[in-house]
Amino acid sequence: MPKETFFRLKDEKQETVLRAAIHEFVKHGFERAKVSNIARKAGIAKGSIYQYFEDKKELYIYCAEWSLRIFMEKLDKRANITEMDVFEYFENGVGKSKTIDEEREIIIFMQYISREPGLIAPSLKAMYNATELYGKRLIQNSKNKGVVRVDIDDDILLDYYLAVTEKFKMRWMERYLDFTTEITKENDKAMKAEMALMLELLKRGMGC
Amino acid sequence: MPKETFFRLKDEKQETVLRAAIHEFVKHGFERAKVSNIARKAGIAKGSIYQYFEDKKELYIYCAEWSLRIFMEKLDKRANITEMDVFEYFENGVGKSKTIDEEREIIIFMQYISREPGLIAPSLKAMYNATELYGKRLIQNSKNKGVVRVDIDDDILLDYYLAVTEKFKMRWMERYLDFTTEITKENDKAMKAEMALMLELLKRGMGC
Amino acid sequence: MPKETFFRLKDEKQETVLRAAIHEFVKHGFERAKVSNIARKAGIAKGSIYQYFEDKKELYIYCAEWSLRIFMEKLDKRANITEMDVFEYFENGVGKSKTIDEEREIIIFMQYISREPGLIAPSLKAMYNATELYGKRLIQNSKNKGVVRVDIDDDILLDYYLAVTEKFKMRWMERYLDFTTEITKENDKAMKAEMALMLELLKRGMGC
Amino acid sequence: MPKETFFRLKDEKQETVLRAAIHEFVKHGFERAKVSNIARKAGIAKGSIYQYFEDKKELYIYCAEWSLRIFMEKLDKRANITEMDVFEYFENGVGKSKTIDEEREIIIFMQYISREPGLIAPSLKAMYNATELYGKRLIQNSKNKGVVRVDIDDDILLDYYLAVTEKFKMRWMERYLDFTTEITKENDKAMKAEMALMLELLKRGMGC
DNA sequence: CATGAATGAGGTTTCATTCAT
DNA sequence: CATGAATGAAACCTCATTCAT
Repeated sequence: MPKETFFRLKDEKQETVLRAAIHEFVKHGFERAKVSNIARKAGIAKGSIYQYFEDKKELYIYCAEWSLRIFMEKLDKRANITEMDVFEYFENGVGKSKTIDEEREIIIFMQYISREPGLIAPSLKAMYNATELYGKRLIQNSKNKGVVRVDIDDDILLDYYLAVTEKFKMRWMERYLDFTTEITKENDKAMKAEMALMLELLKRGMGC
Repeated sequence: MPKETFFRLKDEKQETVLRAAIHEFVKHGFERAKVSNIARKAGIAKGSIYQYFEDKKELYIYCAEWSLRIFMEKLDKRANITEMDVFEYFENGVGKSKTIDEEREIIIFMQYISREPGLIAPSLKAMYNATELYGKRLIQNSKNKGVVRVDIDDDILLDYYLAVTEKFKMRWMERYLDFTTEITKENDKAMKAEMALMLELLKRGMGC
Repeated sequence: MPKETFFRLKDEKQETVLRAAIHEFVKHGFERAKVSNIARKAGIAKGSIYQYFEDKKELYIYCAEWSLRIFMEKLDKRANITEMDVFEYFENGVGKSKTIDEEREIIIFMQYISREPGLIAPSLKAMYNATELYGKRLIQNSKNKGVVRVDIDDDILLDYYLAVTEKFKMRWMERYLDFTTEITKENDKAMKAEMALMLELLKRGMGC
Repeated sequence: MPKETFFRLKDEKQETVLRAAIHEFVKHGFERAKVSNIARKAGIAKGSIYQYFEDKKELYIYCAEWSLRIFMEKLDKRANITEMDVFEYFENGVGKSKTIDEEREIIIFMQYISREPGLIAPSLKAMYNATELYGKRLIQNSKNKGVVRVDIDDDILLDYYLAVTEKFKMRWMERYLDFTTEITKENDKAMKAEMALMLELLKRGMGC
């Protein structure tokens, strides 16, 4: 948890710092990410980071927590997640190019978290508790609505679902990050097309 | 590419060094991996590593190349990959607990490569040429045998396939690595069961 | 060029660091000079050196630049170099035991630069532009004043002049450095005598 | 002194080794010179160097000794040094482009020796004893022949003489080494012209 | 005696973290 | 609370020298 000092900052400044950190972490991974780069990008002094966070690790973990919260909030504004099934969720949340466009780095960052050995445990504790919970909720919703097979264990279904959707996200996110591509109409169209196919495969696989 | 010196070593010693390196890389990731640990585990002097490889990075990249080769060789001994379809491949190669048991670390290592920003490109250049080729071959075989839908683009199908199977591999690999679990009968049974389900989802999704 | 950080230091501290470096470089040459020795002598942490300079090489090159500037400044205080002829310059600048006493190491260091293969070019680029210019100026002044033969090319004359004066400087500088001799009256007298003779040889050679 | 083993080698091989060493020393200085480079260039194994010489330092010092001997021998073949005066020596020995062409590196190397702090003492002991001796001999000869002023101390004259001739040598040697220039007719002509002027300055300075 | 792989001490460089201003 | 210079532990890498074959 950040220090009190951090929470006393204006919300915008907090966000600036976190986004600067996430940018650096995505770009170089945890180890190679430099605190000084983060500070420079955030427009603050290196020392200030340590006024806000105990150390780099704590900063990282808080970024994870914050990312998830932001992402969920964005999602919630669009639709009520508590009632969505997995396919709706996919279409609304991940597949919306608007979300992707606004939050490329956050989404990428969230995928990358599990890639940091030694940080997985604490950060995922913060995140995956939430993810797993809402994931299972989605599966439950889907079964209740009768859009998903009920003869297969929830965990398996969730795994299968996450596998396909994460892969899909990664492919597109990385494409955008690498090329610093704007999301053009053609790109958007191509993505939508691919998404439709993935969704079809998903549905055939796990749907009724 | 390693230096000449490395290739002049006895094959066993080469393997010892590479496996020591892979072990360290899997355990700590590229940055935190210490050359001195690798050397100690391989039973050689730190300096020797630098007789064999230009630097840590080159060692890493060669590990990637070597891992893929080893893995493919093991696979080839079991069945003729040139004629397999994707489902057979999954069952024979990835799903065989024997392979997993023997080569846990190699498999994990290969999955982890994409987690190292800056190393992905060069490592995958070494690996992907091969992977993509054999991946597309598998898809082609599958379509020819009539076990896979022909109405969807090869790339999409491959992506879908890799998403599911990699996720599956990861879950189980990590489980084994973390607990340093031996593959007990129960574990094996549980894995087989899960694999069967995944395979079913896969088949329903992309199969005819 | 040093990093910004260096120039933000107080002038005295800058000088302390540079003199510590020059001391070490003169004592051991570039390769054997240890950054840690420099830091210790300057009373700062080893890491600080790297806050100021990119690496040891950049430090060396900046020492070269700085040395020349310091030396020229000292000289300028005594007399107006822009109007001196070569013989006046020799007597005022090089031959003054006061200058030598104060700036032994700087002078030695400047002579030594040409002994570092690979560093010569970049260091001298910084220095020689200045030196050549002021050297040619001296020759020009001398010709104008009619104290030097006009029938010989400037370059040749400058070379001849530098040869004799540098050799002279070297002999005495090294003597002082080696013995860590104070400049006693006897020494001073001996030096003056030798200087007078060298000057005579110089004058007969190139003078009118 | 080299080990016995070295002297048992065929003369040509001895020379190959020494020239390889000198080449490397001239190119990089003592510290940066790599034993392995020397061995490779000499076409022998790195270990062999250590069969011949105690260590790199001993090799360096022997190179110094050998260089001087070679150089003197070449000189002797042209004229009898024991009777030359300084001007004759300059013209015959240093100024002959043939010598320079054949023995660029040796000549450069000899100049560089005094640039290696820590090696100066032992190597110069071997060399400068000789040089100083023959230098003084030349001065004596010159005084006896009446071509040089007798009212100035031998040491001063020698210093003056060495200053001018060394500077001259250095300029031309480095030019040839840097550009790997062949000694073309134009170059040779330019050098001769410059030499004539230097000689004139020298003569006017110290001559009667 | 030749070879070249093995060694490891020693040095440079990095960068998270601290701390004085 | 902000700043950014200072710190030094820790890691990479080099290469002279040794040594087994």
